Amino acid sequence: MDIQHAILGILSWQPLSGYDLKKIISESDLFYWSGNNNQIYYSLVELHKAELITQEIQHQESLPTKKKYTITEKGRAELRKWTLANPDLPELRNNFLIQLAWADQLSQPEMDDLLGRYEDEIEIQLRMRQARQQAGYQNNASDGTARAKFFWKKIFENILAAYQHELDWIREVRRELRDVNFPDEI
Amino acid sequence: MDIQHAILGILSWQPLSGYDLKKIISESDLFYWSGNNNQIYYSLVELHKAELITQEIQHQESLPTKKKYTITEKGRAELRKWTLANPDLPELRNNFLIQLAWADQLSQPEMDDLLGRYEDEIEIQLRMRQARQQAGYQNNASDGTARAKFFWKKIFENILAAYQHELDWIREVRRELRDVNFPDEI
DNA sequence: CTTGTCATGTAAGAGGTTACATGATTCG
DNA sequence: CGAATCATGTAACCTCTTACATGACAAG
Repeated sequence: MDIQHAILGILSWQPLSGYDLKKIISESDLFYWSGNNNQIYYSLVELHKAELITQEIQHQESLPTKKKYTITEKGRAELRKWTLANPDLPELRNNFLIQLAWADQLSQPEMDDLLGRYEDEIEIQLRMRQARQQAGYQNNASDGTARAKFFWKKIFENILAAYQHELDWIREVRRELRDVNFPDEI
Repeated sequence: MDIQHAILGILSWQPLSGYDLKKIISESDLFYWSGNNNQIYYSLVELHKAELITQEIQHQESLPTKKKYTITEKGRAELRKWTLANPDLPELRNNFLIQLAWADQLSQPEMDDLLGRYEDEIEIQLRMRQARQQAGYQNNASDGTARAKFFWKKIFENILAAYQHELDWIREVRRELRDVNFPDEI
């Protein structure tokens, strides 16, 4: 899996410019990349070279010229092939867990402050994503089949659940820490 | 958060060589890096330059010479400072979700095969980690305080739960897909 | 006699990030 | 009058990965 396939997939919904793709990717919860120019504009050049997309230059009055990219038949075939490929494992990289591994050096108030900051940050992320989904913001499959809608729903349930589980976990950690008295507490 | 702090943290438990660190990191579920030489040996040079660790060359009979690294007081201060730093968000990057976003093109058998492969892979990962934890393999805090043990337990609960939730999710997706008949199924 | 362990190190490259550069238009 | 939007592109850099290189010894 790489961003080129994601771009190819987005272009399979509709022809778009690099700028459009940048916005979609940077505002998306699913497409987790930052949406930086370097990567997107370079990917488009590469996809074009490989004849998976075509480029159409559109001159606009009072706005900059833009390049609209359209997926080709070869591109659709590549996308289908990739969709069938062996799934990657999710990347579970939680630096906070590593930080916690040495948190025992901290005093009780420092610790509680640290855990509290993490809880707050996770909650903000969860609320943000919940709001975005309620606004129907990312529902690119609204015009798809019933099955496509089902998958779309499951994808976003997965993302929200991950944040919800993390929030539940940190709250449980804090609750236990309050309730249990450790004899060697600093 | 970066691997240098993780290395510093591991060295706060006991003095180790680069080779030892490589093994610990590559076999760990918590320290998610690959454990490649380039990163570890380079980090040790940098930590040494910054006087956060000291180096002791140990000649061994019938084995290669090794370099044992010990954390300094300055290193411990840096570790403590970092432990208090603002927590990073977990990196939730699941390429499989992106793959699913275009899975509607697939036929029912292709789809079921794809979802099945993902379920199998997640289950393998979960079982592997469960086994490692049952073997007490990663319990570096076995000699720590009661509070340190509590954190260690919570850290590994978090990691296992992430895989368990992913497994539950994919099973639920497959169950619903079997039970619901989509009118536009291919 | 080949594979694995101990032990250090380097090279090359993929993938990703922030920041810079340009320039017209529109909105507050 | 300054900031945001539209739109493309480049430069510099960081992190991390795989693979290569060396060499002795132990075990199957």
